[in-house]
Amino acid sequence: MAIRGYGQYCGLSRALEVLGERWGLLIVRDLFSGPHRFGELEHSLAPIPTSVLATRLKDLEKAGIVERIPVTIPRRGTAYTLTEDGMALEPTLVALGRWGAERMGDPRPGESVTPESLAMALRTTYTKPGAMEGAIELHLADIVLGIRIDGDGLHLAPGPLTDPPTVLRVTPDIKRLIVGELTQDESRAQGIVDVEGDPVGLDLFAAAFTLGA
Amino acid sequence: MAIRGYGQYCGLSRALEVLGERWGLLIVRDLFSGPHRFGELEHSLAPIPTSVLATRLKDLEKAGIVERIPVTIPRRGTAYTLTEDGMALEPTLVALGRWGAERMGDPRPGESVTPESLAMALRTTYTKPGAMEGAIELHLADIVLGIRIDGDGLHLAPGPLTDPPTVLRVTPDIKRLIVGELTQDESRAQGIVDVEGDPVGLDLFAAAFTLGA
DNA sequence: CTGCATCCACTTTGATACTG
DNA sequence: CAGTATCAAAGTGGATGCAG
Repeated sequence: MAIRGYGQYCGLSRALEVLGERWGLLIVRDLFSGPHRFGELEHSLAPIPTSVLATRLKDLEKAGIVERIPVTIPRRGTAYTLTEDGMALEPTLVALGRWGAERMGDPRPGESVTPESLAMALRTTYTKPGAMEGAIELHLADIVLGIRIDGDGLHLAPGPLTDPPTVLRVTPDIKRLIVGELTQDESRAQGIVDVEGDPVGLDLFAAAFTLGA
Repeated sequence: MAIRGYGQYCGLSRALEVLGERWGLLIVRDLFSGPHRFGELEHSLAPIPTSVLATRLKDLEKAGIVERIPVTIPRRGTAYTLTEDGMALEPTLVALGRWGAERMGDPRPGESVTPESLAMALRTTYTKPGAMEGAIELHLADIVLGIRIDGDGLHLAPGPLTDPPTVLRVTPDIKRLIVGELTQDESRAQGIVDVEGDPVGLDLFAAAFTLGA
């Protein structure tokens, strides 16, 4: 199981040796939302074959990108988490994800949206919304994501917020608002976004997440 | 030859569908220095199998990243060049290359440095050197690269400059200067860099190209 | 049940040879 | 020069097995 290199002494080649294998960067993406167990990764990356997931995790661990840590809840076991080197991939993933998001068309049949892919979509489309700050709880189907925007930037966490000022319920077509294809009003009229609580939350959302404009 | 997707409606997944195959991003990297013919790519990406290069180029063309253009020098034929979508990958490649460069150790036996990988290394380590501006002709073995730094940023071109104020002749160990492991004087003493012409060129180089500091 | 390992059909890659 | 053809080796996808 030797490294399949590219024969060049080059940072990009070296990065691709460890990250260029299939599913590798998606595993890293999913671990950005915190430690995950094997089974959670298997679920959020479906349809990944378990054999590939197992070998990839071993490769990433050997490369110092992923670490195994013991966890006790909901029961004893191991989870996988990013090392500092793994965390350092964030700007790269955002750059690549943004490039892809600007060019992706509509969902293909059978494609799904996961909490992690939604979080990545928000990270890639985030641009500091002037002086606006606030919190939003975002619902997409059964996915719930807590969004907080403050002076430090964007903070994402899976799961609900405590006492959120605004709750947004959206469909995957929310992308049409983000890319500027629809206005806020049009999006609401078409049922793409439903606002509960303080309506300024939608203004914040629309200001913070934009693409290609 | 259908697309091997990841089953997720996600910008990162979509980007990886087209760019995640082996050699793909290295082809894009090489095309950043301008149009190249099949044979030039084969040479600069050695040891890439020609069959893989051919299919990759077709895939990248179908994905709208690469374009075939007719060329007449040195003889009639076809060359490959980046489309606007391909050019838009620069921040991504720089981010990934920088991550890799910060973590790559020493050259492995048999690894080479090509003009394109050297150019990528300079792009990934470039940081605006304050108000300094100037031009440098960089030699590494038989590679010659023209470097110009002005108010617009960094400009790289393969081949010599006309009347360069400074010529630097370096070895791959120049990386030790870039990462701050050696000072300018130590680098010169160890024969890692040889300065010809205005010595301020080395100051400019050391200020403009740094990593991990 | 979770966390993988094993097996097998299939696809991709690598190396070399070959053609217009 | 610019690829295609061929074939072995390695990687992937999908199903199943099995230990803790």
